[in-house]
Amino acid sequence: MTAIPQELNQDATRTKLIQAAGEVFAEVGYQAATTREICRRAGANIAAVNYHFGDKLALYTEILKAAVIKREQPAVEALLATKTSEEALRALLFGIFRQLTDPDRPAWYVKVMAHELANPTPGLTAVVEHVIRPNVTLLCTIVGRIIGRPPQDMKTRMCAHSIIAQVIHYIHARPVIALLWPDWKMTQEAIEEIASHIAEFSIAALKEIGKSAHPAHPQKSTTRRSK
Amino acid sequence: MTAIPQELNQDATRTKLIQAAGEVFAEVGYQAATTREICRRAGANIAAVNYHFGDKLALYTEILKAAVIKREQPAVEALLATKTSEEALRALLFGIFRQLTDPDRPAWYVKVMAHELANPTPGLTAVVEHVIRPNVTLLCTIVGRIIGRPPQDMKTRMCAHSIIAQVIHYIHARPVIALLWPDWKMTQEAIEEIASHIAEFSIAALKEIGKSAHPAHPQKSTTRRSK
Amino acid sequence: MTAIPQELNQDATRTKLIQAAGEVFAEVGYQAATTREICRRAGANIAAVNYHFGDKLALYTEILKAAVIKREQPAVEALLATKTSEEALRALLFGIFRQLTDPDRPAWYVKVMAHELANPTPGLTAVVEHVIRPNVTLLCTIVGRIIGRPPQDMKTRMCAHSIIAQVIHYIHARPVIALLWPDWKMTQEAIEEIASHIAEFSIAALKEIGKSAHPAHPQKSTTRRSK
Amino acid sequence: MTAIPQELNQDATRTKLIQAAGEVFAEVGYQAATTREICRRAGANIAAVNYHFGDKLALYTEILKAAVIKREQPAVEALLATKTSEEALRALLFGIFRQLTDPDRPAWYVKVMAHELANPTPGLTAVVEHVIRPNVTLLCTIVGRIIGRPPQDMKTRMCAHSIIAQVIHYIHARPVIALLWPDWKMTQEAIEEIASHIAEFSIAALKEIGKSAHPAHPQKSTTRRSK
DNA sequence: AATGAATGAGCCTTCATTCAT
DNA sequence: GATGAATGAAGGCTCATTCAT
Repeated sequence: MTAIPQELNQDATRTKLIQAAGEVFAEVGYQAATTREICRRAGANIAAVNYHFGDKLALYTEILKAAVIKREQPAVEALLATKTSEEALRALLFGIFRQLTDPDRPAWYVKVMAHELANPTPGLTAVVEHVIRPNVTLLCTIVGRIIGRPPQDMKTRMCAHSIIAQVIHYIHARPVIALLWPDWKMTQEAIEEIASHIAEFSIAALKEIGKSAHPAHPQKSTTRRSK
Repeated sequence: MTAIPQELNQDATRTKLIQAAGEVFAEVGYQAATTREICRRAGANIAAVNYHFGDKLALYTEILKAAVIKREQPAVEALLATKTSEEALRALLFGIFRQLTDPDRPAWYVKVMAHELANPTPGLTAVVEHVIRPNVTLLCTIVGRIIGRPPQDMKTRMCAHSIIAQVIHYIHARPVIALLWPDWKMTQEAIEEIASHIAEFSIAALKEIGKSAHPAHPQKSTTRRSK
Repeated sequence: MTAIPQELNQDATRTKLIQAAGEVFAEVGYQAATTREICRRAGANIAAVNYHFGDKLALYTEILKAAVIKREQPAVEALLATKTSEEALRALLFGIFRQLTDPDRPAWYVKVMAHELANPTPGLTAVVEHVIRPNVTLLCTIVGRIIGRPPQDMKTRMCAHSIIAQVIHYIHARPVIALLWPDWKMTQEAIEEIASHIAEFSIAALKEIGKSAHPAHPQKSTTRRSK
Repeated sequence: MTAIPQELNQDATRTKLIQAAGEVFAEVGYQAATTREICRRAGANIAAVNYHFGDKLALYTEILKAAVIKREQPAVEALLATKTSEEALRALLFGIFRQLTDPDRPAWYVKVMAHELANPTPGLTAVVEHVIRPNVTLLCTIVGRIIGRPPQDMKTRMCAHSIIAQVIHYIHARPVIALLWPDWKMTQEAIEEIASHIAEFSIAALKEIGKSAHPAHPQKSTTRRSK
């Protein structure tokens, strides 16, 4: 009855499809997801995915791209310039975990990317270049300052991966934790506590590695200031 | 007509099926794996999976059980008793990474379980109870001694997870690393270096946490004894 | 808002659709042609075919009708009256082949009908009545005069078909010739040579049949007059 | 109940599929044919085509190959050596038309290949190399002897195509003839008459071309003997 | 006991067509 | 009058599974 403009209507269907696809891909990954289920959840026809996106892979790529675009953190860049490296790292980690629990934003962004890591598709290349590389580069810079090594150093890289690993693990391991310790509920507070722990654990390790790696080497790392 | 020892043949087929299924499930996960490919690699008939195991899920569960049985490390238990906690942790980590790169033994045990974490099936419960819980308990014991807290302590749990995370990450992240830094080849030496790094990183963190967490609290941690 | 002359626009769209449909149907036949491709080439909306023609089959029938209308050769009728039958036949054949290679006019008229012969649709009846029967009647008249038999004679019919066969074959057989003798390029000259050959071949056969069929029978064939 | 050997049973299903596929492909061509219809006619499951042949194209290629193998004519080769070229040509043409009406053999062999000419698929290459090229080469040899030119001569090629064209036309044009002259029934006798006509028509043309092309050129063609 | 031919549900995709605007 | 978003039937194909042997 109401005169809905077609343009908006199309966007609405597209948006609903992306929403539904994000959920389904986040739940079961690319392989196990079916366009039927996605269309069903979006309230659209079975041919809607192909009409709007061409094929399943194109929709998935769109989802990955959406996950990429949403993950901007200019604040961290700013932090990097003004505060100590330790605080920058802590802010970075809290930013990522806050995204995971933000009630305003759907939760599938990171889950989809975590699935992509476990079962790579051709879309992995795009994710690596647009999301992972910038974040890893940023992380390597921060880590490098703390341990007093260049960002490209192999040790720096491995430390960065140790930090990333902890973040991704808490995305993947929820079902396991639920089985291991049913009493450990993933409330807002628990997740804050986990983020805090990862920051503490990682900074402690980095500081120690910074000391033992180059004991005689004078460092300009911000970790000095903490002494 | 020829008197083939059927019993042995059956066991042989079963064994080959498990071997092949382990490889395939490790490579692509449960969903993407096909019984055709498994039978092909085992040199068995297409109906072999259903004949020997009932259905695909039953075979997968069997695979998970096999992964459970194979991952015995009595040496670590021994180490736990005789050496320092740090050395026990180091030995545990090296043991896992050695399995992943041992050319004699198939490396699929850990990979299958890593996939199971990312895409849980009904078999996850069994894996958690028979593999993960014992290992996590062991790890929590070791970690608890280092940081001077009880194994059930929340902080202990989170530290254990931080360590597990790093191991699993290096199983999953290979495709990403290959894209990020094509020059970083996963040779035998590189993997040893990674294992060494994870041990160093984790122990450094644990020691620091042990200090900062309860500075005034006298600890019976084995790390103290090692001084 | 702008006052586009709708009537002209509609006609223009219709014309472009027929043009595009002619090309597509000529290339791949009725079954393999898609309305999408036709609309794309016509620069029209995807619903244009259904809007202007009702459905795909109606458009195709329209195409066949258009092919009918376009294939008028009053000149041949004139030739038939004034020149010898041999020259009339030669002119008829050259007329057909000239259409196929005329760069100004689309060549799809004959191709579409050739496809229709290989894969008949309900539209075949119309084509037969409006295009084929007049031409075959004309051809039978010419052939009848050359071989000295009535146009309805079975032998006359078969001779006419032998001539039609050669024309249609060179429309269909291009892919085969390209595979058989890749060096035989279908240039303008080559096609002229083929037309010339078919005329020569057919006239030679007709004259011989005319002689041998009724050696004692005095003929009023125009071929006689040409001596 | 009866103990049918599985091997024979498989062959039976395969044979039925080929039978059904031959019919369907002959009726509507490759594009318009559906595996569903083929399986339905063969009394087999919808997945039977993929199980036995891999995919639709592979089944079609098999059909083409079968059409190839069945078309051996060693008798013609013998004729070529012993009789005159004219008789060899006549025998060749009668052989082809006899195949079309042989009640023992299914009629689709030639129809499928005729469809392939009108709407080529990737399988055309195989048909050209295994069926068409041998026959065309043979035909060119015979024609070349009659007109006194080498088999590779362009004129020889065109004459050969004029003959092939007439044969193929009578396969394609049946629906048209049925509409044009409903009284011209394609009985066994009518087809014999057509074959006879094509032979007469072609030989007449060839002899005339042989004369006019090289009047001063002494020829060793077997057509000489007919003088 | 073990095979492999056969099954049917279900996947992604394409297509002509419809309908609200 | 004309658009283009949306439809649903149908296509080829894959898969785990079944069943007669």
